[in-house]
This record gives sequence, C-alpha cells and structure tokens, in this order.
Amino acid sequence: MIAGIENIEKEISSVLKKYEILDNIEIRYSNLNNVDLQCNNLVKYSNNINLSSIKTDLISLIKENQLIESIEINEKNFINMNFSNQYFFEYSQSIAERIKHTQNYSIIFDYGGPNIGKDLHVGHIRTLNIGRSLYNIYKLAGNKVVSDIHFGDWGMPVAQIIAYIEHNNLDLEMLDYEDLETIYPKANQLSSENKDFYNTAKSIAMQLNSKNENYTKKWETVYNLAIPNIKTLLDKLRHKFDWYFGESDVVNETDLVVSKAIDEKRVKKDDGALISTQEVDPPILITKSDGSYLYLTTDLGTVLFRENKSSFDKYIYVVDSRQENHFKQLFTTVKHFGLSNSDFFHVGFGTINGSDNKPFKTRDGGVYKLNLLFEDIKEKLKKYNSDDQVLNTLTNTVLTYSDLLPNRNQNYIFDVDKFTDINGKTGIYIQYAQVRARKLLDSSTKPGSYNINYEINSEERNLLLLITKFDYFFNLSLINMEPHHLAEYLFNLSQAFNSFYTNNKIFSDKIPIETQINRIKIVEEFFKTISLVFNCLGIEAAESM
RNA sequence: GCUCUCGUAGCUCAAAUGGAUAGAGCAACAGACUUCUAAUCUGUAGGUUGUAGGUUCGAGUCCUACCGAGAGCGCCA
Repeated sequence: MIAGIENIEKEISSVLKKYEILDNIEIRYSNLNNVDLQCNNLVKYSNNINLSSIKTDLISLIKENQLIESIEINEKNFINMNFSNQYFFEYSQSIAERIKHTQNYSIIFDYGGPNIGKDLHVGHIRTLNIGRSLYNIYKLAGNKVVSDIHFGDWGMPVAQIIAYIEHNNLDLEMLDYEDLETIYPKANQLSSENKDFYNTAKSIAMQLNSKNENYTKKWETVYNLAIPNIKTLLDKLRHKFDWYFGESDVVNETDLVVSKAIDEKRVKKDDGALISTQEVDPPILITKSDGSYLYLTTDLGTVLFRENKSSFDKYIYVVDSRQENHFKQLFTTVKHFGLSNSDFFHVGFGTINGSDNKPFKTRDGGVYKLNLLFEDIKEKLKKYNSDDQVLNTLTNTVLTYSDLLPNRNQNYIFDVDKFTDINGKTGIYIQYAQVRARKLLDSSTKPGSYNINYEINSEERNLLLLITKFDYFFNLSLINMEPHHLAEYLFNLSQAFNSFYTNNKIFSDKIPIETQINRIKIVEEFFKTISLVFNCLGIEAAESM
C-alpha cells in the first residue's frame, strides 16, 4: 500500500485496457537508485505488437499527473517513475489520519502470561514486546482491541508451591516474594523426582478446582504475594493491560466446557482420560485420567470466559513457536466443541540466545531475570546520561527495539554491548535522532508550513520520501503481524534524518528564511512520523539525552 | 522416526509475498568538528543466497531431493 498512487494505477490500467491488456496493475517502490516507483506489468508484453504506441500513450498520460515528476519506460519494459516535490509536500502530512480506518475488527490479544512463582525472565521479553507492539499497531489501524495478560496462576505450578509449603511445614503467612521464587523451582523438581509429592500436588490442584476452602485460602495468600510484584516490574517496563485475568478466573467456564463436551459426545474415554473425538494424531487430550485439567482444558475455558465477556472477531495469541502444536490443538478443539466462530491466530516467535547461540543465561548459567537484565543494561547506558528517568526510558528502548528488530520467527542473539551502542541499528541511535529533532522544534519560533515552490535537495528529498513510505511499512507489519518491518523502517528514517541534520543547517543568518521555514516543517513531519513509529513499537520517547 | 522453523557478506540481520545491479549495521580501511551536541556524517572494500535439479520472460523467494542447525512430538505449563 503506497499512499496516493491509486489514480496512477488507474491511469495505467485505462491505457492498457485499450490494448486489451486487463491485468491488475500494481505499482511498487523500486530498489533502484534514482527511481521511486516501478510498474512491472508491461514486462511480459515485450512481444505485443502495440508496444510502442502503448508506451507513447502511457508516457503522455502520466506526464500530466502532478504527483509524478518523470516517467520512463526502459528497454526491458519496466515503467519507472519519480515523485514530484508536490507529492512529498502533500503526503508527508497527516500520516496518522491515513491509517486510522485501515481495519475495523474487534480483537483480543493474549500475551505476557507470567506465572506465579517464576519471576519474569528473559523468556518473557518477546511475548511482551511483540504483543504490545501488535496491540498498538492494530489499535492505530482502527480496530477495537483488548489485551489480556493471562496469568499462569492455577493448576500444577501453584499446587506444587502449596504442596511444598505443607511438605516442609513452612509458615505461609511469614513468606515473602523472594521465598516464593526459590520455592517453585524446588517444588517443581521434587514433583518430578518424588511420586508421592507429585500425587499430593495433583490432589491439591483438583481440590482447588472443586473450591476446597482450605486450599483456596492458601492459594489467595500465594496469589497476593506474587501478583503485585509482577505488576510492579511490568510497570517499570511500561507494560499495561486492559485485562489482568488469569487461569484462576476461568475455573467455572472450564468445568462447563468439559461437561458440555461430554454431554454432546465430543469427547471419549481413553485409558481413563478424556480425549477429543476428532480423528487426529496424536489424539487431543482434554482431561487427565483422574479427571484433572490440563493446559489445553484451561485455555478452552478461557475462550468460553472471553466469549461470555465480549464478542471478538479475532483471537491473537502471542506465544513462542514451541507451543505451535498446542495452539493447533486448541484452535481445532474450539471449533469441534463449538465454543467460538471467531478467527484464531497463533503469533509465534523464536528464542533469545546468548553469544554462544544457546538460550540466554547469566554468566554463571542461571535464569536471567528481567529485573537484572534491566539493571545491567541501565548500567551500560550511564555513559550517555545521568538522569534516572531518561535512563529508564533508554533502558526500555534497548529492551524493546533490539527485540523487535529481528524477524520474530527467528531465534536471535542478545548482545548487550552491541544493543547499548549509539552507533548501529540500536534503540539509542533512534532515540538520539528523535531528541535532535525535538530540540530543533523546541528552539524554533517559525510557523510550520511548506512553501511548495521550494526546491528540495537530496537529503531533504530522502527524508521526505521515507516519511511518505510509512503507510507501506505499517501495513506490512499489520498484515503479517510482524513489527520488525516498522523497526527496520525506524532505523532508516532516523538515519535519513541524521544525514539531513548534519548537512543542512537551519538556524543561521546564512540560510534564507524561506529555507528555514521549509526545513523546520520537514523536521516537524519527521518528528510526527517517528513518534508514531515509536507508538507502534511501544517505545517511549526520551525528552533529552 | 514424524512435524515445524531456519540456512543470505568475517559477525548480527533485511529484502516489497516471483522483478532489474541481493541491501543495512557492526568489525576493517580512508575522510569531515570555528557545530542547531562529531553521541554524528561521507566514502571504500566485502556475495556462486547450504548443495543439486526443476517451474518461466524473470527465483534468495515457488516445487523435488539431499546436507546442516534449532525446536516440538498424551495425561507439565
């Protein structure tokens, strides 16, 4: 989607129609230097007998178009065009307005998914960043969006914690959050080693489901210990959700899903467990042999819970790619059980690795907690600034931008030194460009408006061209649910601005006033655009650096 | 064994869903500060896109086979 070219496509189409060429005409940005747009439709008609008159007709028609400065059809029959200055002045403005009505769906985003007992760690970065970014992008496109954090606050993990506390006669009331963090890994390990302990935990999980008073009370204590802590860290990382529901909120719905499936004979017994009647390999397990619930069961209950709360056109789950099979099973079962008619998407992503290309750990091989990573990055950034607020913003920028830059399908290597450098494709580089523009605008008293007779130079042209390309990259990210297109664009935009900035002075007696006014207007449109991209990616702009 | 993701410059990554001469950033080399902050900018060099076929005007992109890396595969989440 390129802003403002629909009429040019129509014009080309009308010419080709006269010669009985009925192709769907597509104009695209060109990779070539010195060519803005290209149209490839004519290439395959090299043997058409009317070719030379087609060319003549096309050139004479397009030459009339005010948005196009030049058109050329080369020997291979590529149609090459360049934008006029008028195009840049017209389409570098009102970008946010243009994208506002791209879509109109009601969408729920399920991402984050922190678990009780496990502090947020490196593994949570991608779901949080990609989720927040897609939420923002879809919102800006005009959709009605809801985000739900989907806490992992139920089932075996929390039952294991309670079992461990009982097993070791710990006083639940005396525990603090740090204790909880050390308990869960131990409880989890014990559960896999000790059959009796495992059975105890499983029994607690079942009793929680049947609302046993004693365990519900203990669960509440654990919950109230863990959740505020998670929320505090999320706040520090600038993550907000519309809904903070968790697995614990959907217990009734999960019961309903299972009993309804039994009534409707959509499940059958298999070694005591319930499996879906869908003929798939492997079979889809709905409940364990003792009747207790699984990850999938709870997710089915969550769908019913959400259906009861509101109506969504799309469900988007931002969860790592390793769970692809789980989501395939979930989506097919949702349809099989008749729980929802909506479209379901799993947005997967790869793992974050260390420089050894193995999962990212601390130096001594432990789990890299997000809080610690935040502080480690912040420490590296102190060379740029001493203001704590600014440092927090920059730290969050590094955590976000570095993560959104690679294609989400791939694993990537988290290199703290590289990501905190001001040179290169980094969060610090883009913030610096933004701060430079901000300072120019702050010190400007000139009104911002274009003089369309102004002849632009190459740096100004590059910057304006990139600004008008926003729509294209926005749509690429939107349609593919891939924020990296906008992240890459953000770097190129910043780079074009820095080049413009270095080579074009504004506030100087030597610069004509008319040039000053036009340049300030360009800076203004750049600033509006980069702010919009920041918004899309979930990056907060630094006030100063 | 089956399924999924991936393989692009020394390193880290893009590449418009099939378009022209495959682009950036690091690192390397060579330049630019009396400045709206050089925290930047401007150049140079770097490639048989894992291998072999195929499809067509045209393939990093689609198809087939093979090689290599990572991940998942019934009662954890």
